[in-house]
Amino acid sequence: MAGRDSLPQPPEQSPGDTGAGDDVGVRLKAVRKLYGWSQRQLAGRAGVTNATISLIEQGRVSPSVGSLKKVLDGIPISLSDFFTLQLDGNPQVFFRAKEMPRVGEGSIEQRLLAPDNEEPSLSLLYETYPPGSDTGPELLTGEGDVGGVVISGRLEVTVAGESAVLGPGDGYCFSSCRPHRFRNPGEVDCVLVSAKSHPIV
DNA sequence: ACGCCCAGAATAAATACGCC
DNA sequence: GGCGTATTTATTCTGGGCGT
Repeated sequence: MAGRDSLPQPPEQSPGDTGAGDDVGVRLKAVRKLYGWSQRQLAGRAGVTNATISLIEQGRVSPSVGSLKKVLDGIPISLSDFFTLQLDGNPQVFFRAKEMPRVGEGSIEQRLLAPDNEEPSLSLLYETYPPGSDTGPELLTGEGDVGGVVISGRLEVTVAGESAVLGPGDGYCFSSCRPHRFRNPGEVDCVLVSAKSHPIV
């Protein structure tokens, strides 16, 4: 007689060793490690046994929705967040100067933070404008918003016909679709940190 | 303390059966 | 045929124990 799980299983798979089960197990293990808990610690928080956690993580069982919810009750994470969580390992958090590649061309030095982030929601640049350098005679346009804060030196920013010379501590923020241009009118390098809400590369 | 394994209990779904 | 109940079966889950 058929049990409650009458779906045909590939011969090489053991009972309960479904792809979905693997995924849940891998996710559960990743989330548990994220919080630095042992199987017993998580089991204690969730009100289940450590064996249950072990079986789920190994993909030996495909937990019911009720059981999974019970386990996740022991973790500060919702069911939806659990299934949408990115498991690409621990993304790099800190970056040394030498790990920030130079992007763009010309005399202006622009170094991109988190270059390995394939789909960034935010691009951060460490920029150095030598004296007299600028982004060119043609006004720039793009997508998203841009913003920045001058660290040292002076920076002339022109946006849609309006210009201002910014010094240390000053900043700018505008929609990149507005024609704009940057120039260093000073005698020393201008260093700033800028951000763009659209990928640079 | 950790993760894993095992045997048994509990649970849920499919099926069989009897009654109307 | 439709409905309710009993039985069967597969799966999940627990408690205890093992090796590291």
